[in-house]
Amino acid sequence: MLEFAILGLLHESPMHGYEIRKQITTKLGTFRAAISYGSLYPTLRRLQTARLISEGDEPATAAPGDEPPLLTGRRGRVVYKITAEGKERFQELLNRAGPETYDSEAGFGVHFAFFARTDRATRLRILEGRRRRVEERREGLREVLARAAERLDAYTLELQRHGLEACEREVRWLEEVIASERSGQIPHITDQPSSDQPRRSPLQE
Amino acid sequence: MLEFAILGLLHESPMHGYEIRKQITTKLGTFRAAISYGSLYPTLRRLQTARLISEGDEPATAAPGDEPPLLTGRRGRVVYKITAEGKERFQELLNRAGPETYDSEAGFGVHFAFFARTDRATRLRILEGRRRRVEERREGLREVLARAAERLDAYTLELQRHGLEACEREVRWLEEVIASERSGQIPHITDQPSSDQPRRSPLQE
DNA sequence: CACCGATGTATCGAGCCGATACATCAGCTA
DNA sequence: TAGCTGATGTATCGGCTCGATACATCGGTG
Repeated sequence: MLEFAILGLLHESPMHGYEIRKQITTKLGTFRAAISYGSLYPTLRRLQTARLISEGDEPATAAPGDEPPLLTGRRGRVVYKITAEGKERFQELLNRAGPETYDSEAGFGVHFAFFARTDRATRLRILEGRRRRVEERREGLREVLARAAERLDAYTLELQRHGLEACEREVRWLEEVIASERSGQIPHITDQPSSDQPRRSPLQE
Repeated sequence: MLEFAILGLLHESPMHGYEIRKQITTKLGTFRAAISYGSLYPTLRRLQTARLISEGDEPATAAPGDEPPLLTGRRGRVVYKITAEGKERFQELLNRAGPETYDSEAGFGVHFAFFARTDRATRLRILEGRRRRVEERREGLREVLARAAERLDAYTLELQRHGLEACEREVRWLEEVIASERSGQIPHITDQPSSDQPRRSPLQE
């Protein structure tokens, strides 16, 4: 999962650990809070051992004439880049869309974020799998609310309702995206700044 | 976190592990997918060691005249109940609302689910802390969308927009709940079944 | 009467988080 | 100019959690 995200990012350009973390946080921040270093560095070493990424040398900044810093224990910035095997592995993970892809928010989010590298069939498979999954959860919540409403206190009830609305919203969003996939257009980019008012997607009419 | 949820559930009535898992999944399912047994049983033992819960005896079902099952390795259902220390600890955790409460979906969700056991001051503190937190995330997303929109591909962009809308929605929801806390009413219970249409909360007018 | 799905307890390996430590470097202020 | 602060950067450790798996009971249903 994290391996997948790292490979995807390094696919675009070489990076240090710190930069990787930032990119993950902003690119996937929606579905995945923030990656910790306790996850990041072990994963990088794992990937390196598996020959999927490799250390590139310290780039650019040091001009040819400059003396190396000489400082004791100089711990240089390590730039990682993806290898050929890494690219293969990434494509393989990208096109394989099992249930673990739909089940977790993170799994789906990270796949979606790299959709630009997939073919449409895979995209649709993942989107529809995800929709089915969220619909199931939605039905479960509706049942709870319909059957056990009087046994729950007001706060628990409000929590369920909020969750239900979130499911309904995600299903609508997925359907928008699926429709735009089918019609061949990539999702639309709005030019109006986002506001507290609901966004009127031009995909809907 | 999981400890907190278990204490809260056992506060209501004694239960087996299996039942605890089900309750957590349905009560907090919105913010927290499903607890695994690999988390549950170790946590139960931890709580038991700390004297916060204790094993109640196997209840009722076995009538006095019945011979015990005799089966080899009969592994009985274990009913757990909360102790006095456990109740104290729970109240302590409930009223303490640190940043870790607002930061994670799970942390906030589990607290909200047990709001019925808190005083209004604590509820408001948590709700406002959460709102501030989500607003921060929202602003971060708005900035990304405003500044770096052209550097992102269509899918990443769509993901960010979806995340932004989710933040906006949660802030609105939090404000509804906060308003209803301030006005002294508990959150309203709708009688109309939930549908795909947005719910018109009576709290808004 | 055999099978199946729900109920129920339990463990193991591996991944991930939160806290922490350490080091460099730019810019700001006293 | 000297020191402070905050961003950049690498790294580890303990502990919580997940996913998979194993095993056992029990109420149906074909």
